[in-house]
Amino acid sequence: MSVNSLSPEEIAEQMTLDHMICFAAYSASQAMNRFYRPILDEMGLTYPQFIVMMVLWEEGQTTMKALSDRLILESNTLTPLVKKLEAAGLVTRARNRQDERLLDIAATEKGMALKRRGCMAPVELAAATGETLEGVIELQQRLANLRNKLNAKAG
Amino acid sequence: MSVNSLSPEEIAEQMTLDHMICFAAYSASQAMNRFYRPILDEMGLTYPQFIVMMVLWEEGQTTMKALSDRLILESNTLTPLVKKLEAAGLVTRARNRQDERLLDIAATEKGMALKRRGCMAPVELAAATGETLEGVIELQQRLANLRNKLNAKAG
DNA sequence: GGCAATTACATCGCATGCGATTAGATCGTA
DNA sequence: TACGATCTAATCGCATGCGATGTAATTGCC
Repeated sequence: MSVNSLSPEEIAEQMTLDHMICFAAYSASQAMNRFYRPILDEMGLTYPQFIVMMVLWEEGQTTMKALSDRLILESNTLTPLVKKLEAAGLVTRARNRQDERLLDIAATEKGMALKRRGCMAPVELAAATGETLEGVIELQQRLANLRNKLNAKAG
Repeated sequence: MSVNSLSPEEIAEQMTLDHMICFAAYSASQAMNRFYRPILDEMGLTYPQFIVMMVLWEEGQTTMKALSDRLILESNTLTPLVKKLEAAGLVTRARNRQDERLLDIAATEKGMALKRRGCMAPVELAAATGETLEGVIELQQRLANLRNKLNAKAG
C-alpha cells in the first residue's frame, strides 16, 4: 500500500526510529564525524573547527557574521571555537575598521598550510562509502535542499 | 566534465563546504533538531532523549546495551541521559537479574503517554520539508545505507 | 542632532558526544 | 576450579550547540 493512502495519524502509528529521516541524518553525521576524527586529530582540529577552516581555505578571510551565516552556528558556539583556533595560531581575530561590531577572521600561513590535507578528507570519506561520487553529490544536494527548506520555515 | 575524469587531488582542489556531504548531513541534522525543539520542549525532552523514548515506545523495554547499539551512542553519553529520563519519571532503570552487567530500561506509564505526540513529530517534519513522503523515505534509506557502510569500516 | 531599535559579538548555563579510564560481572580455558 | 580476558556501565574531562542575557557599535526616524 502506498504511504499516500495513509493519514498522518496512521503514519505516526507505524513510525519507528529506523524510518526517521532525522535519525538517519543525526547518526550519519556522527558516523562521518567518527570517520574524520583520526584525520582531524593529526591536524589538531575538531570537526566544527575544521568547517571553520574550510571557509577560510576558500575565502582566505571572513567575519564572524559571515561565518555564522555560512555555518548556521551562533556566536555563542563560534566565539570560543574561533578563540581556540587563534590560540593554536591558525587564525587571527581583529575588529573591522569600517564597522567595529564586526570581527574579521583570517587564516594565518600556518592555518593555510593545513588546506591540502584537510581538503582530501571529504574525498576520502566519499571513497569509503563505496558510492559513486555522483551518488554522493546528489545525496549532498538533496540534504542541503531539505535543510534550506527547514531553515526557511524557521528563519 | 564528469567528476570521474578527475583525480582525487584535483577533486580536493575544488572542494568547498557546499560540496561536502558531511556538512550537508551535519547542518541538516541541526536544522531538524531546531524544527523539533518547540515540539520536544512541550514534552520536556531533548532530541537525544526523544530518540531513546522512540526505542522504548517501540520496544516497551530494553537494556542499555541494546540502546547503545541501536542509537550508536556510548554509555558515557547514555548513562547521564537515561538518568535524567528516570528523574523525570519517564523510565525505570534496574539491573538485569540474569546478567548483572546489563541495565534494564523500561518506559513508565508517564513515558508511554508521550508516544502519540512524539510519533507525530517526524510526520510534521516530513510535511514541513515540502517533499513527498516517498522522497523523504528514499533520502532516509540512502543516508542510513551510507552511515552503515561507514560504521562497518570503523567496526 | 538625539535616542530608541537593531546588529554583532561575547558570556553563562545546561545537555550532549566521546576519548580515556575504572569497577564489577561474566566468560573461557588450562 | 582458578584466573586472566572480555563485557557492560559508570565516571571524568573537554569541546561543542544553543537559549538567555549582556554590551558596545551602528542605524533609523523624528
